Amino acid sequence: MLKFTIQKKLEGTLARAGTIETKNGVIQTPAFVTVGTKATVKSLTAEQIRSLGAQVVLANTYHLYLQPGADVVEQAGGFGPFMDWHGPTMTDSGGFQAFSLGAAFGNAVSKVATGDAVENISAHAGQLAKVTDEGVMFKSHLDGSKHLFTPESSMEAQWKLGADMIFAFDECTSPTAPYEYQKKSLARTYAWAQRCLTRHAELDVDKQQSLFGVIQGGRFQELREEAARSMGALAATADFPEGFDGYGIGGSFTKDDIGTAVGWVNAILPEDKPRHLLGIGEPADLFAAVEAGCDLFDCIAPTRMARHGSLHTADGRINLRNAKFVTDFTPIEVGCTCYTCQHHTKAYLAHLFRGDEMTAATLASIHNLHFILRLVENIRESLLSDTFHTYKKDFLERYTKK
RNA sequence: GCGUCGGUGGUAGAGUGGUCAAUUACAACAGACUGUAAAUCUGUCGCCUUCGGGCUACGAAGGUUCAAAUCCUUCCCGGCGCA
Repeated sequence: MLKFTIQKKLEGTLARAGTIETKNGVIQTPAFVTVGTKATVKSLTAEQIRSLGAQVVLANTYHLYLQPGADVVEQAGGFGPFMDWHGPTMTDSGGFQAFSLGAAFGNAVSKVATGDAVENISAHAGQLAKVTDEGVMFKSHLDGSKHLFTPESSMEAQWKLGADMIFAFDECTSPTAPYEYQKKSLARTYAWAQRCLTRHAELDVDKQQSLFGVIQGGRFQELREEAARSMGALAATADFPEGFDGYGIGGSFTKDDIGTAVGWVNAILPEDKPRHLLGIGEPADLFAAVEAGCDLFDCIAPTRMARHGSLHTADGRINLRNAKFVTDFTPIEVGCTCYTCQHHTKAYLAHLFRGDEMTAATLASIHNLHFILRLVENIRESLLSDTFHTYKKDFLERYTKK
């Protein structure tokens, strides 16, 4: 159901540019996948998402399962039609919530660890997700009710949500998890991957959806490579008539080694399947990940940061809530072609943020998404024209210099 | 004019003899955010500091006390009631 074509490879690296054909349209890769967790890109209408040139929207199984329920979304014809998005779609499996509502809940831990903030943080009573071999027991963050997610139930829910591309149910581990735990978890995620393949094959007899397996292994080379080998080997066989159509690379990283860790994996994964780096979306990380062979990225950062007033510019991020912007009547970025920069000044945005006006979130999200979508498009163009290295160098020099 | 209640840090508003440079909220000033628990969270928020502390502060001025934002006196200002 999914056709991946490589158009061009960048010599000496794992990078490639290509296309992914889905029944809802073609994706030019590398591509940034816009996150619409609850079948909405926060603060934006579907029309605005289209205007931004977004190619794919990714929704979340855990969130839509809880509200409004997978059955409701199925009745709507899938989450795409439900939200009036008619292009390619993806759903995440709920595996990330094993982390965000589990080990990370109430802790100052994110999936990308910075510096040496990788000390052990033990499980605590308040967390809302508990992982066992059977699946993940969630306590709803909405009403406290309990829900067991298993590889099978995730496949069933994702089937109802109806995305073109879906992910196997995995355990997203914490960067604070020690080797022993990562190893144990990896074995579990592998077993779950097999269960996902089996259940998905039963559900999707007409091959409507493409299933991506998820590579874990934390920050450990040995585990990452083992995961890539074992998951890569889960191709179409008698046991698994379909095999995986692509791969997600998930879990935790250290800020400095995203490219490295991703490279370990992509050097091993089958070259002819698309690779999606889950939850990564800051400029430097995108360059590193493309160079290390990734084709797709999704990230909440552009929209969340936008809502919090943090805006991308070619010269780095700025915080629109800062006093200096109150009377700055220039656009966020001179020359930016996004709607916001074409029509509004920093002073106006600063005013909207200070007044807690909803429009601040919308206008800021438009700018940040435009910025990241264009960035990944430009990266793709630079691959096709063999100018990746200079583009990367020029962009990052300017973006990171203060 | 008499009576009465009240005047606290940018604002609102706690505190009513020591543990008060003064709860809290908002505002302000910065920071964080990477498969969305997030229009969220964190820090700072009188002045100075060698971070031990020092100094000035709760309408003003006096006073009581070892000790006052807290008690007393007078004054100034505001609300309300009666004239």
